[in-house]
Amino acid sequence: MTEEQESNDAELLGVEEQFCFAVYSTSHALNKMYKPMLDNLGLTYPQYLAMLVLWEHDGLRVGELGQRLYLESSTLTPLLKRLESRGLLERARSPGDERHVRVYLTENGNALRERAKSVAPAIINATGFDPATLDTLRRQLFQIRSNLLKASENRG
Amino acid sequence: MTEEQESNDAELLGVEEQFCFAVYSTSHALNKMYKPMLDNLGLTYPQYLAMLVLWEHDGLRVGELGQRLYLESSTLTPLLKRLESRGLLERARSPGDERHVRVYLTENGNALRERAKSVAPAIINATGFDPATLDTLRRQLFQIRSNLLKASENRG
DNA sequence: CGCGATTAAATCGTGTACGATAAATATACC
DNA sequence: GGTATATTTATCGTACACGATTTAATCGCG
Repeated sequence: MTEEQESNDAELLGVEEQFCFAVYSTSHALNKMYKPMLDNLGLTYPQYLAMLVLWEHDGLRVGELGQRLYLESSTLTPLLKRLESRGLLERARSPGDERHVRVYLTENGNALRERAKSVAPAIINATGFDPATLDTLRRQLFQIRSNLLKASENRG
Repeated sequence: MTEEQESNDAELLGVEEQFCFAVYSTSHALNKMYKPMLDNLGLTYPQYLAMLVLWEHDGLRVGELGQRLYLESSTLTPLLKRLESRGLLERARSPGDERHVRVYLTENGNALRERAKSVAPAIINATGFDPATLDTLRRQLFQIRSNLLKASENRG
């Protein structure tokens, strides 16, 4: 019954019965929870993620940022331009290799870090789950993500 | 302890340490896995979700579909128009109450159901997790989603 | 019966996301 | 040293996704 799901009781499951929809709809619910808090910082959630990475690793290249966030340059370039226009960062071609564009936080960009500290804990609290359980979930999701990306590559 | 974690309890966590990013990036990885399969059906993932619901509950109103998918009419209206232009469904105002728009599958729309049956099992397989574990994860995510939406309402 | 309140869907503006492609630069190999 | 190739980012087209607003229809209540 492993291979072919055993004959044709292979009915389609409803959305609520599907793991994938759980991830999809929870992601939206998380974003909805984040939004009012991030609005105060003038950031969207993907922008907040980019800032999180840059606060730890300033001067990263666009591609390196993309590797950490699993996002393409076609997503990051306009996102970073918006952050640049807000004065949170600057983009500059590497002197050594002009193909690279490095992203440097400005003073305002670094200053925002303090105000962002309260965001994540508030979200965690709103999930109603304890940190240990969330951490287990996080590790399982990352394992799934890893397996999926590996499978995508093999079929890509 | 690579950087300066564990020092102050109010430090910002890196993206990979955050549960929310796990959901966010896993959602993208799932979509990447779905895409080639859904391309064969001429559907995007949100379109596939809408079809999943309609295959079970034909004739739903736009709002009812949105309740089940946790999506707004501003998202669904253009999505449904695209499915309509592909000849998979038709939209018609309710005779009883012309504010409602009901969505009816066409013959082609219903026929697509057979071809869609193989999609979900392939994704499940690619996660590398057994169905029972995924089911546990699914329930936990739904509980989190429920708690988040409740918290959003109270603050909204 | 009439008109304000409510409801449902559509519209509008902003911001992701991705794949495909292009453009610019750097490397490699002859 | 010059051309083929590879790498990195940017651009383009399509499709979500949401909040705010608008439009249209119905309801409620005097």
